[in-house]
Amino acid sequence: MPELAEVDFFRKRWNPGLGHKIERVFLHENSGVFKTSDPKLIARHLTGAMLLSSEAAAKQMLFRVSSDGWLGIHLGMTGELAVQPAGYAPRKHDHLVLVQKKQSLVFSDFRMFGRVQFSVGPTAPDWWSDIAPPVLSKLFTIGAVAVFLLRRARAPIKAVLLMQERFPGIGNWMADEILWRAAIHPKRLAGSLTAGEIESLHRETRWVADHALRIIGAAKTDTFPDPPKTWLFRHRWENGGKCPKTGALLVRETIGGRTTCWSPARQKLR
DNA sequence: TCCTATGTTGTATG
DNA sequence: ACATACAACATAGG
Repeated sequence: MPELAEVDFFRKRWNPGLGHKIERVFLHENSGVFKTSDPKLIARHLTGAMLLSSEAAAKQMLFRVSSDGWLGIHLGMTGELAVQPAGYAPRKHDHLVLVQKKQSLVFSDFRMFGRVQFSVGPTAPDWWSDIAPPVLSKLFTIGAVAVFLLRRARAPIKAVLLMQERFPGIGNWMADEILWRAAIHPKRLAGSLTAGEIESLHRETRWVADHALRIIGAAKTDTFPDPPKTWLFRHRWENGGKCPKTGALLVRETIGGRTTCWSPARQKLR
């Protein structure tokens, strides 16, 4: 599920726990989500610590914990964060539960493509500071995009948009949304885009990220809302779905190993 | 039974 | 060394 905006939505679900002590920690020690970290160390360090703050970058979340603890969570394909009332009994797919006096903070992920990372130290660990600059930052320039597309010249633009080292936080649905708005066919080779198309791609990447963060990421609702029907998002999965801009039939096909939806009426190959 | 799934990574190939 | 393509990871639901 989670891309840029959904990750930020889930991050905020743990807000009620910020500034509060972690009384106990529950985790599945041999869960796949701890592949790159030591669950025993995590449990030992978090127990009795204070949950200080949180932030999101790309598809990662970072939770600062007292005594220089850095807790990172990646939601993978099916990960979620939730708050449960005090006394919550962990369930089968709950991999990490921070038990506090007033609530439990739960990370669950049934497919286990998610990851928990943990480091101790005065400065941010590499797995956090190495994340590429946000697409909404000043560092995400048209020039930087152009250079990257040239280096990936022979790959379809759809696949290139999914590369986190230049498009952090962009996932399958956002990539399709961006290409649809920029009127670029997903199969076009990255190196074949004109200067004007690169400019559109850059602009629409920022537009989609900005609006997704405002609609989904900033939602105060229980579950995150879908974007409006004017977005491709709302039509990409329905059979016989129509392009909200042209009314023409949408098409779905696997490109770059991922199901891709586009509107042939406005996204031409040539 | 077979296919799909809003993600990443290791490995083979060019 | 570098870029690209694709299987694999694990599970549920149609």
